[in-house]
Amino acid sequence: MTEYHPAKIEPKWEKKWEEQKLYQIATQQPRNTATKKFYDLVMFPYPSGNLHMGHVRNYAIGDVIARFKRMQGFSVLHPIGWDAFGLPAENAAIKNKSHPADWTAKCINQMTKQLKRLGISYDWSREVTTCKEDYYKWTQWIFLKFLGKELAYQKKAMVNWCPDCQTVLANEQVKEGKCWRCDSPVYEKALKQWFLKITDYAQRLLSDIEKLSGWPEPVKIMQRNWIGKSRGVEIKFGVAPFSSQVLNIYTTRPDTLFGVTYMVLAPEHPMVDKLTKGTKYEKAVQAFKEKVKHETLHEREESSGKEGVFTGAYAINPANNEEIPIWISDYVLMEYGTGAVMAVPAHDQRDFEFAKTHNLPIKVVIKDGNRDALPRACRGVQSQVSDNKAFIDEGIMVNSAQFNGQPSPDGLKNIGDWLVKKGVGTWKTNYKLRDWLISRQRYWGVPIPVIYCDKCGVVPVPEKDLPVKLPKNVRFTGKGSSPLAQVAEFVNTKCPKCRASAKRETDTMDTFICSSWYYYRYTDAQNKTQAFAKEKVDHFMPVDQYIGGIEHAILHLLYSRFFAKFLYDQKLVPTDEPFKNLLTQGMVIKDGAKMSKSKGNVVDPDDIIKKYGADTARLFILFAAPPQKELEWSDKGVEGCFRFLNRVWRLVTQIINCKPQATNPELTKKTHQTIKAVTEDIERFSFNTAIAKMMELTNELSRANDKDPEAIKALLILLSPFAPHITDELWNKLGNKKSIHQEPWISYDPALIKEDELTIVVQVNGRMRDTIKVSATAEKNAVICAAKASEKVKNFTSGKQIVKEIYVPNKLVNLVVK
RNA sequence: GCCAGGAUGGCGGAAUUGGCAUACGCUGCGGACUUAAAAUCCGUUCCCCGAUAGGGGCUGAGGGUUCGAGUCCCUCUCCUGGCACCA
Repeated sequence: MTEYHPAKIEPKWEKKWEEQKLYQIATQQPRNTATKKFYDLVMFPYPSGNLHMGHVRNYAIGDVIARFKRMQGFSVLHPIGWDAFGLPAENAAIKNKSHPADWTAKCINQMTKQLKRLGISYDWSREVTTCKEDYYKWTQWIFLKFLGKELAYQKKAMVNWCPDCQTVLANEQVKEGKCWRCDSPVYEKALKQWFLKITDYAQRLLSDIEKLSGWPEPVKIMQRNWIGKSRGVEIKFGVAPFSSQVLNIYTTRPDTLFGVTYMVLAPEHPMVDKLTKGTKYEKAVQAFKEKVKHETLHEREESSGKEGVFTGAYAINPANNEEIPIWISDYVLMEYGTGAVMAVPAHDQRDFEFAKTHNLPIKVVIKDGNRDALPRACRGVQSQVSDNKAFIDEGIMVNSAQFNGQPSPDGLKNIGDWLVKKGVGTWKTNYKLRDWLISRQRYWGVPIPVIYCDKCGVVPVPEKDLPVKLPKNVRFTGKGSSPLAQVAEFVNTKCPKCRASAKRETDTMDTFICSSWYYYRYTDAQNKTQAFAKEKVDHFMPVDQYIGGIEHAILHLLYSRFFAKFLYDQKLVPTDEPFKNLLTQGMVIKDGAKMSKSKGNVVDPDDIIKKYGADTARLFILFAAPPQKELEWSDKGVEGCFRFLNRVWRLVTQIINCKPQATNPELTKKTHQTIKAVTEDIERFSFNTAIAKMMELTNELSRANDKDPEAIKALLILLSPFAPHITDELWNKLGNKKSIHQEPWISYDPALIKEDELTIVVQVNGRMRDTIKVSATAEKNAVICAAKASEKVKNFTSGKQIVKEIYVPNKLVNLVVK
């Protein structure tokens, strides 16, 4: 009998699988004529250089599903690729004086080796790399489709600007308001940028969440909140000194209109200058504007104080013609609504704080219905606004003319309709979702395929000229404008329309664009003339199972849904939702904290594979916790899984030379029960309990004197999706010629699972007192009689009256006594 | 602050529909094998009373519904994640 040496057997099988192209979809043997497809997708990695445990978890989960579905006879698409553009490559290039392309290629090479060493059953012939020309050509092509439908456009937008590095920074590069590289404060700066009009799809992105029955509820809630739909009224306020001017505000609470005591504009609001020009307030207002402008993003977000200045102007409340002062403050955002709000300090917490700070009046118009059913005038009403809190709940309208006495939800509707009738209001729907800023002043990304011509303006690069190639000879200093702007050969070109000299766009695209459509490319990865052929996407889409980290719950998944809807509208793809089922895996942690270099609690997958083998690594990571939950790493737990595989090894190698023995009916029953349980557990992603049940079967088989070959065959097949190497080796040792991974999934015989004797729990007054064995066919009365006959039960029933008998078939009897 | 999720032995976790709480693994303890150790195997391990039989208690805290609650409802505490001036 040989010993279990994973290091010897695992690479051998990986090589064989690759040679036999076992996992390429074309080579999978269809088991029946009507083979159904199953698209099993894991979130492709950023090639950072090394696989970490989070990757291992993601890919181990994906692989169990792929192997299981394949054995069930599905034609499984299980691809992998690289989200290869992005900032880290550029930073590494600056640091190591290398080229991002070389650095990325090296990382991909290293991680490919690691993935292959894990024995994940990918179809490598469909590998997709987003930084390669044959991929980003089609990313540009899709961009042009957006441009053609006017869903890609340019506008000025605020970006993070580092005055020292003379460059734009991504949000994650701004650490506490300072540049991560030079530590100088980061400011907001308006730059002309490219956007995708995702807001056009806001309503569909919201409504279609209902279609996603296979998605976890928390992810759907996060997306709903992110889209942030609200219903309200846009109201016109007259401006006192300029009767011709109006200011539009947006409110979700028109019921509080009579409680407006002032108005606040965003400092950037275009009316601010008009209102203050030449007045004594101009100086203070300009100073405040200037201050806000120079406030870093961080400062503006963090400033809890309600700062602001009076503009000297007054607005007229259309409800009661009251004049109210107009202020400006940084708590009002230009980007949302109309950039102006009506302030109701009695019923809005922010307005309340602002009013307190600046001594502005507070007027109650909604009375707490719970405190006093009668909205008697408004005496005493002031008291419900305590020293530090506005009353923001629903209540009864007061101080609101003809609306007095109405419940505020009715008042909300009635005042809104009243304003519409008067011609000063419009019902409006607003979304928090903003258009997607996709320009990056970076090198390592997809060039935006656009040319600027003095005569023709913005000209899309014609499809036949794609891809717009990223030039290789670029200097990386990390300073100055976009690196591409410094490459004359790239920038200077001819206008495709008029052939005059023209300049290329030098910004590149946000990498989230690359990852918003990669799952389509997998369906036809080697297509040289199209992004993907219609019949291929039609066959494979949608993704049947998508697996990845919860950290992508909003951005990646929302962007992908947006792309899917757009491509669906262009009749390029068959469904308007890309991912049918979603599994969000939890983090891998150690000592209660996320693994990180700074904490020194990183476990390197390579070390685990070296010591115990890939099968043990995979098994532990699936056994230690359910996939959705956090997983606490435990070295001892890994050893436990290694011991289990050793037990399986000994169990199987022991019987190789033995003659088949008579089967033991108890073992057969246990085997078939295990087949049923493991199958059901895999289907509901309960991999940890599936493994526990295989351990039980193994323990029982080891203890049994007669080794049942059928049971051992079943155990190996059940275990093969989890531990593919050892099972293929043992399968081979048992004399099988074909790989175990080409076997069909094993089914159980319901007749063999049936217990002919059942254990029934007997309770007295709901407390367990005894268990009795009865025949599986026993009638209710017989079971209750047997229960009453139990000596232990009698101890609790004697001398008492049985008032109720509860019988749950096959499970329990409960005798209620008095 | 708002939204979501969670709390079960010394630890990771199980209990799928309200029906034997703690499966499986780890750790600890005891034993077998061995000159010895490792490996392996066997037993044991929620707490309390008890030699055993047996009994009592226990799923973050308190209350409720029910013949019966880890599971359903209400109140509270703590933890984790997401969002956060969105008018």
